[in-house]
Amino acid sequence: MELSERKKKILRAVVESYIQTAEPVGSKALMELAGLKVSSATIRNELADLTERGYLEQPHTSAGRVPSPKGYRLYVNELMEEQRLSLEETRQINDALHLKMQELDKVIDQAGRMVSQLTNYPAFSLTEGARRLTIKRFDLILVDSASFIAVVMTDSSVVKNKLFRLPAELSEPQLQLLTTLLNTAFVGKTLDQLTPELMRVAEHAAGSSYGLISLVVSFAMEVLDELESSAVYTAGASHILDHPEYQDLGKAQALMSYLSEDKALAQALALPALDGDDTKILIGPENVAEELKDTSVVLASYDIGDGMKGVIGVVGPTRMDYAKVAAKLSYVADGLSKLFGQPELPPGTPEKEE
Amino acid sequence: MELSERKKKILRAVVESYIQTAEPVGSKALMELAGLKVSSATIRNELADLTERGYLEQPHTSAGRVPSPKGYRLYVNELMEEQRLSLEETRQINDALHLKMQELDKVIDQAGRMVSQLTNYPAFSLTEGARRLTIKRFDLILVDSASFIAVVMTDSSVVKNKLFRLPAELSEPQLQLLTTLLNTAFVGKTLDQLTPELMRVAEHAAGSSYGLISLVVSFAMEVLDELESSAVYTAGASHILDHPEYQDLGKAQALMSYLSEDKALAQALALPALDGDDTKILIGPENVAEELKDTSVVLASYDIGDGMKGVIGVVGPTRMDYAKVAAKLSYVADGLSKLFGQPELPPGTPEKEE
DNA sequence: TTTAGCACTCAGAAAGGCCGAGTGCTAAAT
DNA sequence: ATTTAGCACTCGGCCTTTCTGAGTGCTAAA
Repeated sequence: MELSERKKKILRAVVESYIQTAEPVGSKALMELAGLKVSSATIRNELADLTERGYLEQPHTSAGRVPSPKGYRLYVNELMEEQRLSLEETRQINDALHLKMQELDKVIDQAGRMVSQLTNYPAFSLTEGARRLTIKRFDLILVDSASFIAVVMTDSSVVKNKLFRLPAELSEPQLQLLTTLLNTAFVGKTLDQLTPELMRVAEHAAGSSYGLISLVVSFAMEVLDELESSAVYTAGASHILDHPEYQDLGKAQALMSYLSEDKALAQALALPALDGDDTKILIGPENVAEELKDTSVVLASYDIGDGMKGVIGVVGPTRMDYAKVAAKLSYVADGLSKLFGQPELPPGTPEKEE
Repeated sequence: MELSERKKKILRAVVESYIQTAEPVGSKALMELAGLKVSSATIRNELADLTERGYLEQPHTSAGRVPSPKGYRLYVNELMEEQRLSLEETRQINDALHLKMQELDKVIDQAGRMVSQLTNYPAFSLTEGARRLTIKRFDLILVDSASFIAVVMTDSSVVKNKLFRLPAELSEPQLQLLTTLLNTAFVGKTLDQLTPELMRVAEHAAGSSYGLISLVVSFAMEVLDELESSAVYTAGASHILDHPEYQDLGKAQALMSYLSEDKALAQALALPALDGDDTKILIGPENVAEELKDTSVVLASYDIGDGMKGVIGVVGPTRMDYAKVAAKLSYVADGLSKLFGQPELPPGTPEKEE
């Protein structure tokens, strides 16, 4: 059954007050906050009802009410007013985003830091879908007689490089040959197509005595690995301690070290981000990861082009200012999408018609 | 005046016990710990003396003794036994170090993480001296009509790349020209020499109407910036909370956010690392940075070659297991030096004579 | 110089008491 | 059928008090 208008008003007031103060909210205080002209007794009745239905919780009998995850969920879905960023804020974000254009990795990292600073919550950012990138070019540069640097370029401005050290010496001509080999074999392919390709090559090489081919393969393999392991950047972990829910050192610890486990984080967060288009809010127990069960996560995804996507988000207590955070996050994500999308549609390019 | 042998024994016992337990040490406990066959009263006399001379402190009248920074200093200088790593540990480090050879940045970052994990303290790693690197080659790769990627290689396996977006379109031949320009002008130069060079070029360009040159300059400038800003990597901040001295949330907070200020950290730590060759230990107030006054830092520096150096270190409470930390750190630093130094002296290369 | 002995100190834990915000319920008022 | 006023009750947090014991410094004898 739908909640009455008044109940919603009260629930909303509870959530918003609790978000601000982190203190349970009592009936008296709510008289003002909810903007209702009824007595505290009436509100108490309503509160009792909301509690019974699971939207609110009581830390203990003689305390005020606190929103439950279900309460937050309703708030986020129906009650929350969309927050508009101030001009000042948008300007700040734009500046930061456009200031330094550089390697993909760094932009992503920077964006994460910025979000953390903006929201006062720890933030993270990651990319995924690199497997569908097309290889554009290989470059091998001799460093000295026994090592070289390999640079791989793909679409979407992604460049990776890696230092290789060899057991044997390698001459410049040999390196040239290697480069040609790599380029003819793999350019234009996506990383997805690369793996089976590699397998075939590797089989042939098994018989061959010439070590170069197996070298090529092992190199390509490593590059693959490198590209595929979507890096996760986290920033602002210290913000955890800003919030009273993490006074408990144990909790803070746990969350913090969870955040520094890149792999777990990537797994836990890549999944939910896939379906929802815009921002996505995961409240407490809605999170799949056990470690995040009493933590909320706000996510926004951005597009890098060529099927490659990224996710940026923040982690915080369930008592989180969802409206503000979501607004900021989505603005940054949009910014990133534009940043990467731009090259395909330079400013001034006419649309299909007209 | 030198301390008597017995006083040293006692001081050492105090330090080592306190390092382990984080509890003030009393005279009774010391009878055993110091391995002396005297009564607690005697030890009390000695303790009183050590306290008077500033090697020990008393949290309050009726508590045991705690080492002062001066006490730690003496311990580190004279009393500490060098710790040898277990085979297991060295193996672990070696494996991790050699497993994945890749971009300089990543190795450094990884090393930092490893150290943090190894020691249970937050760790950081950074490099400096990039200005003296020699430029080896420029590569420009067209991404689409309005943007390209610039790759700069220097000695010492350092590769940087950066995405550039242009207001105007750029054709492949133009890019070729640009590449040639860059290479002829700057290859073989160190970054130090580059700046004045750039200035000259920029002046000439001012008159010229052809935008390409100013483009070159601005590019080179940005690369310089990029290379010069020695990246700082920090890892394992969550370990701060492991130690009882950071029960105090405020302190933990402060240290944590200090650690995430890359710039401050770089400044504070690059200086002391310069002179000392091997590991360097900075105890509490010996640190220049105000924020580290009641924190200790253990540093080890490594060589990347070509005058480029790096520093790796950990931060923790003054009650730190200096012996163990120093041993681990110096082993890792050596490992890094070897890793980077290797190419200049391939295994089997005969020394100057013989 | 060392030791035994003793009075003294003081942080921290444990126990008790108070306060007041907030509740639930009942009975009257609308 | 709601709403309201009133009242007894609950209970976490805070403050104070007490108690305990580890550890001290000092003195006087060995």
